Amino acid sequence: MLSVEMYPSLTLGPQRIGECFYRDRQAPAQMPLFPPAACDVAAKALPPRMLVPPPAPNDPSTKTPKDEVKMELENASLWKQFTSVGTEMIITKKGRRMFPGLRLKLSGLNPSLRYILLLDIIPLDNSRYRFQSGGWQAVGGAEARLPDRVFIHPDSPATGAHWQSRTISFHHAKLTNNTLDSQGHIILHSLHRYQPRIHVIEARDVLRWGGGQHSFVFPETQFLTVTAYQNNKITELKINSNPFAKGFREDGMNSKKQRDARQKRKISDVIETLDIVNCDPCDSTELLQQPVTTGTDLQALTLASLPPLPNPSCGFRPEGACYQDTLVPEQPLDLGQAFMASQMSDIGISMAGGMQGMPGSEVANMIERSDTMGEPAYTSTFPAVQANSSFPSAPLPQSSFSSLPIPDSSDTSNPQPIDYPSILSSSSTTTPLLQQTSFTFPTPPPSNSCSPQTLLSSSSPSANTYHTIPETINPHTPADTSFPAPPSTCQSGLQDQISAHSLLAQPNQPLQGEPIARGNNSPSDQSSAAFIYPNSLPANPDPAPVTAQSLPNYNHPPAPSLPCSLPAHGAPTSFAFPSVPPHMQNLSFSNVSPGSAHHALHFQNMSHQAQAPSLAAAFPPSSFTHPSSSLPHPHPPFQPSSCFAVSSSFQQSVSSASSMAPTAYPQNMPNPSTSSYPPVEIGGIPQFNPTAHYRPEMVLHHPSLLPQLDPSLPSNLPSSTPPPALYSAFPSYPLRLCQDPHSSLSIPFRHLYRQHQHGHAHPQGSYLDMSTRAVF
DNA sequence: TCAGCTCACACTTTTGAATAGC
DNA sequence: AGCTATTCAAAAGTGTGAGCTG
Repeated sequence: MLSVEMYPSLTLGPQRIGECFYRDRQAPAQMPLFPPAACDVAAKALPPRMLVPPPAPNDPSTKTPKDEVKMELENASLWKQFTSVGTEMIITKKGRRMFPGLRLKLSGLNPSLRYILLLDIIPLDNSRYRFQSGGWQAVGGAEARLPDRVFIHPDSPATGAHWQSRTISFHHAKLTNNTLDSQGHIILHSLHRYQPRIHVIEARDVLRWGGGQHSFVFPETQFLTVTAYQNNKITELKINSNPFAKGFREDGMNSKKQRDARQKRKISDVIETLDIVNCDPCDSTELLQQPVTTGTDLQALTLASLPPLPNPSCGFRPEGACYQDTLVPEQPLDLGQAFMASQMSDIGISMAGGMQGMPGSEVANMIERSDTMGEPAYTSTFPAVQANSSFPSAPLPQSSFSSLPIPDSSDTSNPQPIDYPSILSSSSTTTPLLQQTSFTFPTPPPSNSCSPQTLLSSSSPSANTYHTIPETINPHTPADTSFPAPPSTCQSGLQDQISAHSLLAQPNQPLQGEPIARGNNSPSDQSSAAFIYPNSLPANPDPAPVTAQSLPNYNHPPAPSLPCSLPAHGAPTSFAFPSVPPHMQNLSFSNVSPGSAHHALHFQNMSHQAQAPSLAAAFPPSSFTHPSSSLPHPHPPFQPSSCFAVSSSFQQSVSSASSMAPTAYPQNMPNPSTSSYPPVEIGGIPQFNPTAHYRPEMVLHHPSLLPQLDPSLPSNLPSSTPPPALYSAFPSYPLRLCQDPHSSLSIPFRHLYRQHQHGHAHPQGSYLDMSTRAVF
């Protein structure tokens, strides 16, 4: 049985972006655990001027429901089961659905307004993985990022009432490894880690987007793409959970037994044909035995390895003695069933007790069903599930909301999710000041991922127990009493009841709608937590060491060698992300602590492929541990079932704030002023610069694309045209609207593509055509 | 040689058209 | 004629394993 130590992150309730901080008391520093803007690609996709202006302060009428948008992952428990093993997603040339799928519940929308739901999938890190020795290891750098595609929920746009009245499923989204895919599937690289994101965008009308947007990320939905399952446990889970794979279950017609039997029959038929004179076609048993003695060597060899064919005429069950005695030794207990059963016992679903004798598949189904029945089904007991998690056991990063009434971990009686907005609103309200905060997240050198590090150890003593990498734990690290350790019990329910919030209002303005509660320390801390995360950026796991260093609860030994300095808690901190839009390059977060020193993070060994603290950094990979050859610590803890959300309002605030703060550039990053980043052209098409990576944000903000959204919009950029930006880690692509000829929607689009702006320079030049044709 | 990928296969569920009944 | 329920076949979604590829 694992304890909180092994999966401490489970103990935290849903956290807002602003809460996702690593904090080290001894070395007061804080950095966002999960960059809010990381999931705000949609927000970035919208030109700032198309965004609804932030409501005026102190105007109750301006508080819109969007400020309270919440999203839950209905089948979070199922996802967590996969995550505990190390979720693998098959990708095929023709496209493969995700399983588990994304089943979501939305609330807090304005019933009368229309919204568009988007799904995109971003890399979690910059590594390629290989399944070795029962675990996933990073074996090299990631392949060049492919054009990002965004899947628009077929119901989009639909009213808030529509979205809130049903479970939202993205099961139609398909994943492919075909870089030339023309079906509109999401293109991913095999053997890479990814994180799905969901974006809720308010659509004022079909063609004109406006209003705010919210982005949600469920850490447990991260996965590793494969073309064939590597981990048998995943296969078992899939078979037991996916109805389409029912045939592969133990009792299915496509089970190994049945397949062997079929193969045997086929061989028997061949033998019968070849040796029909000596065989009684009605006695398959004889047929099976004869070949060994009378058939060819090949036949004998083949049949010798097969179980005797059950006699179809005698009603003899293959599962009976016939197979048991002859088949290759099988595990007495279906691993999948055992796993599921064990999970169930831990999950604590009310009906779990009655499921002891159920087949794994049924258990899985019940779990699936229970997912849709409400959070309480598993929330309070989910930690147990995580006991089997292969996630690193690193303690959860402490929330900067130290003063927040974090639910007692031991209190499992209340599975209800914490209403953070309420909590926060009840606390002191400090207008988030985002200035003077500077964090620089350059990209780690590719070499970082070249040192294999076992991500998932299948050699755990228990088949269902996955221990974390020992070196990630430092038992001697003193606990930070000011930041209570995560509750021993996962408020998974809480965590799954993710809340999207409008984190920030305009700088220097009171928060609109939902005031952000402040911890005693630094109210703005939380807000600062909601820093802009470079969209479309491959997550960079390498900040992990930094976070680890800053997180006492991680129990990580200090990394003195790490050439970085973390801003003291409450100290002014700025986050500079080379790949974020220029106007977001500098996130300035005013800290409550007056006079605190200004600190900037520097990763000297980072490459030019600047990457912001990634999702990987935000949540420790389930069974995937990013290797950090040069970095002593694994990923920061991951917040299972927590949803990180960011709203456009924050972006705006950040954007505004950034304008007030000096821009911080990575040391090894080119000066934006001299960067080859293409200048924004007003009313024109961006110049194609084959040597420069286009930043999607820039392209997206480019007016040349706006006519597609709203022809009436002026073609000139807003006065706040962002300055030139640094190269992004990967080439990114502008959003494009493509009409789906097959869609029954009245809306003339279904999929969004962040299209490669300079596809000619991209290996996948075919994407160039996507600008002129709808690709579905 | 081998890791990774592709494809055909058998099975299952889903979907939608056709039909029957009220 | 219109609606609902049922049936059926095709389509689509599964994992498997052999074969191919670089």
